[in-house]
Amino acid sequence: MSVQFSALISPVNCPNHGTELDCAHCGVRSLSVCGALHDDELVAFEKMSKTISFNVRETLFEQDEPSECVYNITTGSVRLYKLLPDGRRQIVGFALPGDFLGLALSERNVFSADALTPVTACQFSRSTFSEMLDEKPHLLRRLHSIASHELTLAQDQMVILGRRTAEEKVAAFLIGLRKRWGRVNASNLHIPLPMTRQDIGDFLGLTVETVSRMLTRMAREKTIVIVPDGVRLLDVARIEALAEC
Amino acid sequence: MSVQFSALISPVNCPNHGTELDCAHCGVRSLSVCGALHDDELVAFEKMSKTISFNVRETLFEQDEPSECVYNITTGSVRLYKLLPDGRRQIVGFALPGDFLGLALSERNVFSADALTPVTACQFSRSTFSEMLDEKPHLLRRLHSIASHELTLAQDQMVILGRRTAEEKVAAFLIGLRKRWGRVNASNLHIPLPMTRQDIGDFLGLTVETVSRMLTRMAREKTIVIVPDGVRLLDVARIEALAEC
DNA sequence: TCGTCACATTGACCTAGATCAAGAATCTTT
DNA sequence: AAAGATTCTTGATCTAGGTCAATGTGACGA
Repeated sequence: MSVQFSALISPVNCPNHGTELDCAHCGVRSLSVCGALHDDELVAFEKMSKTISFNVRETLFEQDEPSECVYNITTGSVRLYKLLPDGRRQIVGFALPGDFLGLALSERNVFSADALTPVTACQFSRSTFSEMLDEKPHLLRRLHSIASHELTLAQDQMVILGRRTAEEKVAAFLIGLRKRWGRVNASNLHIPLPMTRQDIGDFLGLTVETVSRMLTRMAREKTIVIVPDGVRLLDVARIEALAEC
Repeated sequence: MSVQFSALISPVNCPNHGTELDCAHCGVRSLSVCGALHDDELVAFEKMSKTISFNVRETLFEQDEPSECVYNITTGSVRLYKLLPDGRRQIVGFALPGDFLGLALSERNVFSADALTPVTACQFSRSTFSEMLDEKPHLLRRLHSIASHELTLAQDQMVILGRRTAEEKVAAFLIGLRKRWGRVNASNLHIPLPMTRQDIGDFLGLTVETVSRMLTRMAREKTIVIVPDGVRLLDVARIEALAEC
């Protein structure tokens, strides 16, 4: 029963796990990292959750549907998006291991979520989770800190969408993704790209073609290296060159 | 001493104020609306806050500076923005009466804020406010609900920035602003536009010229009416025509 | 092993919105 | 009320990135 908590309790998720505050800062979103959960609470948590798996392209939940559950992703990656009636799509984020989904505890989902790779997650009933928060204020405090950090990330994304060029958008995306993978897996030589070029475009407000052209250009200029065993893995040798704010 | 709380406690801010949940949904951000604060807490709140005023263009706080205070806007409007080193600017939001600033309770400000009009606000020391949250979990609950709603709004803005045309952006902006003014002031015949065209452009990822052209076009097509006594007031007769999601 | 299919790349061309450049309108200061 | 400074509008032109079309490249099931 405790396997499902590997992502929740493993301090390897948080390189700066000295204090809870540091964790909030560096964006690690597992509730229990840095001592937010006590041992007895961990047991309670295990009792009210269950492990659930999703296949590639399977839907975790859909926009506007009543929100039944809260998820903590254990393995795999998830695409979070909003659709316009005419089919235009905006991806609002990608969830990686350790990330929380449904932290707003709202009545209905504000976006859809589906699996980019096989996914395992730790699933809680929203109402049970919500009740537990009432009893454990420090958990709520942690959740609020996570939500606030999410808000900051969303505002950063607004800058990228509104005021960055295509090349800057792709660079910022890669830099951000490398940073996040660094927390899941200390080796940051390669960045896995579980999403398609179309997904990247829909995240950055670009077309597939533009994303492809920018990646090709960066590879030609040796800023990145696309690893030979597939287009979904990048070597990030010199993307620091693009990292000035 | 209680005048400063007009925005905080007045239920007129919240047309759907039957329950706290409704308020979270409709976006009203005053902590005490819908019963989140008890009478004795209101008194405690008054003791730990003070009224503060800002002139037009005066700075409330700046990005990256240590965050000392939490604000609840009582009157006037505030511009929230991030600057890139080369001067490009992204406005991440406009705060209207009733809105909260600093709800993330983070160590440093993640954006700058300055007054578009004369502003009065209710100011709390961040540390005192934070301590009060530790003692009043239901207040924290409300704050989390407010932050979650902010996150939802930010994600909606991501759709607008990433996947909408210039005309749709301006229309969405006006519709959203009318909705928000409707809560502050029941009369929604006119929308005050305290911000410049440049500000609107920096919020929507457009240039001044494009914003101006779109407003002119909408006025020509009778979708909006720019009220004769100044360019900073709009009549919104038929903007519903643009409201399909 | 081949055929299929979804994904990715590349090139040619096009257009929404940016940029540049005057003016006109509106606020501010005295 | 006049002068000066912003802000706003409008037109002419340009370009970053979109669109369209063709080709390449794995991945996978029969």
